[in-house]
Amino acid sequence: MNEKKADILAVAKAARVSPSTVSRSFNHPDLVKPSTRKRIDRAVRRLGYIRNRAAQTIHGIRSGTIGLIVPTIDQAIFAELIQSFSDAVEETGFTILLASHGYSLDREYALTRKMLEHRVDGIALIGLDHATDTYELLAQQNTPALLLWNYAEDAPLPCVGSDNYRAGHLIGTHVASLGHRHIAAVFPPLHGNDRAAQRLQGLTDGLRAHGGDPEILQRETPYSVADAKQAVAELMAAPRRPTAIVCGNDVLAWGALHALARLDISVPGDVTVTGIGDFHGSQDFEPALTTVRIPARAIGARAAETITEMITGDTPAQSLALPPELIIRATSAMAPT
Amino acid sequence: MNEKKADILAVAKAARVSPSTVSRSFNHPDLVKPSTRKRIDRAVRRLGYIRNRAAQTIHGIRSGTIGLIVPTIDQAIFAELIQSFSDAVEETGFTILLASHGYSLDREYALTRKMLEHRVDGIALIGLDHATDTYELLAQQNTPALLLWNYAEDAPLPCVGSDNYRAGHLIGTHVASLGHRHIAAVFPPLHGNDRAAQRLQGLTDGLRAHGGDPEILQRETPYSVADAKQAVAELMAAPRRPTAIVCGNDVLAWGALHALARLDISVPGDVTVTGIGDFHGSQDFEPALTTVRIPARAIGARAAETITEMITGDTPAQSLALPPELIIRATSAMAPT
DNA sequence: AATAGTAATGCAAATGTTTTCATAAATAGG
DNA sequence: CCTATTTATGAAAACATTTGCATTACTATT
Repeated sequence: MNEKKADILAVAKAARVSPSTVSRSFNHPDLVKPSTRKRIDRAVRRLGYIRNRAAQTIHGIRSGTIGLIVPTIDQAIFAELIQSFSDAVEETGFTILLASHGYSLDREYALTRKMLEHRVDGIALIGLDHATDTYELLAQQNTPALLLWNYAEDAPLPCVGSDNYRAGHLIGTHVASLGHRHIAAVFPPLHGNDRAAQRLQGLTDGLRAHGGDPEILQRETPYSVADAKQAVAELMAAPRRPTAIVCGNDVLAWGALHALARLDISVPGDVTVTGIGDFHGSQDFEPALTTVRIPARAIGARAAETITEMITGDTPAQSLALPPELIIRATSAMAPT
Repeated sequence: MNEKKADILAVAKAARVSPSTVSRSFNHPDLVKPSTRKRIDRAVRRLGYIRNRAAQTIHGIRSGTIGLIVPTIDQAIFAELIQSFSDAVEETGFTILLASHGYSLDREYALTRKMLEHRVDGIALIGLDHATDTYELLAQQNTPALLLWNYAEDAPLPCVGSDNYRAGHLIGTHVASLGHRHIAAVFPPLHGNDRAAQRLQGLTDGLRAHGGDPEILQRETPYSVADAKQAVAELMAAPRRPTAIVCGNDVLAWGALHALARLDISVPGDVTVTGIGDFHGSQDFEPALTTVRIPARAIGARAAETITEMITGDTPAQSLALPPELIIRATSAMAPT
């Protein structure tokens, strides 16, 4: 155990060639004679040699890592996104350097710096809303950077994602078209979360577009089934109940549905419930959730493609909008008259 | 943009000091005069210099990364675990290199190699069941390695986690003690998943310990609400229905509950349902799920502590068992007579 | 058998840091 | 003011690779 880790020199010695040849045998195998290559391979195996990427990286060779910075990991939304991003990225041989900032833009900046210190070949952030410091940093270092999850034409960096305003709008018009005029909007905290803010804006615009001056009660609640359940329980205890509960994401909608189940309020008979996201499980909820699908897997996969292309320089960076889609299932119905 | 990235030499020149001093100003600030330090800082800022960890790493300095290899990311269980692990790890300044192998032990081996190429300072794997190649690799390179999630006394590497056998056993005795004798075990595929296998073993032992020779019907189903829902629907369509459905994890239990809701079968009146894991949301499900809590957050946090200690060499590696805990809620009741 | 051409290898410089050792500058003690 | 410390800085070697260039070893052609 105290015999130091084998380096390329040790391998060279063991294989009776020069270090250059060993290096070449890894990086340009066709340049070295099969027989010596074999000798080298044997030495490598015998010594348990493992290449040192750090040493390669300082030659301007790519580090083979891509930084991914997310608000949180353990939310269904991001977990799916990270998974698909990671799968696609791994396919091209890169590895992900992951960090989460808990919705703090300052921490995000610090993490970005840290990733750059690690000389990631590319970096992906969630959403369009970031500290100006972060944007400046990214602009100055010229590390390929990509914004994930959201899409906007005028984004300051290339982005791959859905238009959250549109997602909210989709739900808004759907709910309004069902005749609902007294609506509760149950949303996660808007601060530092441009996605939620845009969804809410889209929602209210969508609701209003239908005319009839709907009454919109806004309720902020942390991202969790428990909190949403609690919030909706309170909501329904109020004297004038809304006829529709529009949730900022599916998790909150699950909470709402559980609250209503507990109160024995029929969905969608008495009240309509909607989510946004279409996470795993929403389709199979009982009753199945009406929601807007944000194609997380597609976003992750396409984003991975995009950023690897940006890194290898094949293509100029190109934003990509993956449209949200209204999925009408069993939790929405005409407003009771 | 084509002015190459600033290196420590550029900073040195700009600050009119030697590279050594710049380096020191970063690593041992107390050794350099405040005034020159200030000059250096200004130069750093002006040039947008970012330290190159790769260059540090080849000096035997730690890379500041910890490899985390998981089966999948987008399952509630692991998402929670990754989150807490990541949080705790970041607190000590390390960054996570994340990869998932989709339950393939071969891919896990390849990923482990890749992590070692990146010269991670430590590496964490999920579960106790790994390719012998992987174990050998880890033993040979002497990178601190830790097994996460499971606990066993005789594990080949230090581990931090829960005893899954015990988790299954806990549920088994609970269900048996409620008088259930006709039980369906709905579990994820056991192949390459030692956790599930152990839980099942614990379950059957627990059920049998109560005597009365219970009838156990085993059903394998992929990890998803949809699949579990489907499986349970089929199960209940059979001539002889089980009186208890014991699920290998909470997600499957959610599927079971939705299936039963759809079929209008009362829980726990007609049938008892249990999970394992106690994920976010299980507590607030309606009805609230009886399950065994595997303390994912605690495991992640303690594991992070353990591995950082292994890296800094403060302490000899030490396994840690975080016991599972039976959480009786609203989905389990006496078997109908 | 000599030459030309190609394939295979080695040498040495380069990469961006850190660190040891040496030197220069500043401070304190007389 | 001179010496003895202490403090601050610099020079150069080291780290594990890769790569351009030079050299050597083949192979084929005449």
